[in-house]
Amino acid sequence: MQFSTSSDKTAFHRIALVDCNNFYASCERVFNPKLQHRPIGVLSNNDGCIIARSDELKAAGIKMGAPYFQYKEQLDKMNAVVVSSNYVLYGDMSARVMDVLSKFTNSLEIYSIDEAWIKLKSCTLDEMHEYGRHIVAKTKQYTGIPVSMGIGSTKTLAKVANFICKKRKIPGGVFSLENQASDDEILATIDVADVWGIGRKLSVKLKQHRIFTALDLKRSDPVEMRKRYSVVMQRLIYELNGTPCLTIDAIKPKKEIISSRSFGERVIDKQSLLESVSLHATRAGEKLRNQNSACGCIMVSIRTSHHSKNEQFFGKSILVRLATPTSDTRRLIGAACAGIDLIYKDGKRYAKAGVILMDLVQQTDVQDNLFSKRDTTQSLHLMQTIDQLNCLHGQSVVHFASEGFEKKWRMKRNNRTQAYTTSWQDLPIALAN
DNA sequence: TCTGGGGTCCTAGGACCC
DNA sequence: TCTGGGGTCCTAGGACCC
Repeated sequence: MQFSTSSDKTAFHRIALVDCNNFYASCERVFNPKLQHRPIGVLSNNDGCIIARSDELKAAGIKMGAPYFQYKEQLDKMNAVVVSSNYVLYGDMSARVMDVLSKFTNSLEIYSIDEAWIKLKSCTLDEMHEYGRHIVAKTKQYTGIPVSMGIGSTKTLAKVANFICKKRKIPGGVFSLENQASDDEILATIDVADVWGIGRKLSVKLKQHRIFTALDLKRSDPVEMRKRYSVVMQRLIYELNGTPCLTIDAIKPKKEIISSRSFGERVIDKQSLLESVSLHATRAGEKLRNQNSACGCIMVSIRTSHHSKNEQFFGKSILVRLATPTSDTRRLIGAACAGIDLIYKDGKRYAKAGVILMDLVQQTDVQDNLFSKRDTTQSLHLMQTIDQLNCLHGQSVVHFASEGFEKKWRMKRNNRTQAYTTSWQDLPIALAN
C-alpha cells in the first residue's frame, strides 16, 4: 500500500517517527494480560532506578530515572506492579516491531530499541495519514505493542509531532505538522526543554536568554545561536524551520562499543574487578564481531558510588592500546586486566566497572605491522565457533575462566519476568476450557 | 542501605608540523 | 626590540539522546 512512485510529480516526502508507547511496560503487558489495567514500573539493572512507566506512573509524577527506593511506598499504595528489566524480552519484541515496519517502507532507520524513522511518500496529506494509521494498526495487531507516529518535513519536526500525538492521545495514533500557521500555534505550546536535543543544561541557558518555547527557538537567529552555543543548535533551528539537516540512514556500524554494569554489592578486592572487566570484554567482543569489526584500543574504567555521603568519590579510567586491532576476546581480556592492574587502588568500595572498545575498524581492513601480527585465521575461527555455540545453546555455555565462577558482584534483578519469546521453558501456556 | 547502561557528537586546548 | 599563521591530530570532557 505505497501510494505513488518516485516519478509521480505530485508526490511529496515526509519523515515519520514511529515510537512505541511505554515500550517496556507494553512488552510486559503483552504476555501478562492481568497487567493490562494496572500501573507498571520497570526498573534498571540492579533494580535501582525506574526507567519505564505506564501512563498511571507518569500521571503520578514519577520521573524517568527516579530512584526506586524513594518511590517504593507510593508505588505500593498505587497497587503498581514493579518488575526488573528483561532485556532479552524487550530486544526480541523490538526486533518484531522493526520487522513489521520494514514491510511498509524502503527506508527504515532504527533509532533506538523502541523508535524508528521511516520515509513516507504520498500524494495528499489525507492519504499519508491513512497510510500512517494503517501502519500503526498493523504493528499493534502483529506484535501487541501500541505505537504512535509523528510526521514532519524534518526529523526534529517529526519528533515534535510524535510528542503531540502522545500528549494529546490522538485517535489512530498519527499526527503531522504541515501547515505553517497552525504549526506555530502548536510550537508555542511546547516548552523548549521538550524539544529533541535540548537537555537540562541547555534549556536553563536558553530560558535565561528569554527563549521559552519551541516557537521562540524556531524564530531565533541560527547564525547568532551557533556562535553562542554550537553547530548542533544551529542545525536544530534549521530543522524546526523545515530545512532538513539530518538524514535517514541505514544501519551503520557502531563507532564505540560499551559494556559496563554496576555491581549488585560493593566490591573491594582486585580479583572481582578483574573478573568483571573480563566479562565486559567478552560481551563487548561479541558485539564487536557481530558487526565484523576489530578494535584498536580499549578503555577500562572503575569507580565508586557518586551517592555515598561518607566516602569521597573515586573514579579512574585508562586507555590501553592494542598492538594491532583485534576482535579476539582473549586479547581484549588481557588488555582489560592490564588496565585494571594500572588503575586499581586499594581500600575503595567500587560500585561499577566497564570497558569501551574504541578505534573500531573493519576486521578485513586490519594489517600486520612491524611489531605485531593481526588476528590469525585460527583465532577468527575459534571466536566464530564460540559465538555459534553460545548463540545456539545460550550465552556463556562457553566462557572464559577469568570471568570467575562465583560472581558475587553480579547484578541484582529480583523481579524479572520470563523470557516469553526466546526460551522454550518460558513459553506462555494457554489453557482451554 | 538502596540512584542504569549504551551510544553519538561536539568543543577546547595542547602538541606538533610546515 | 622585534617572535606568524594555518592546519591536523589527540585527549578529555560536556551535553545530549533513549
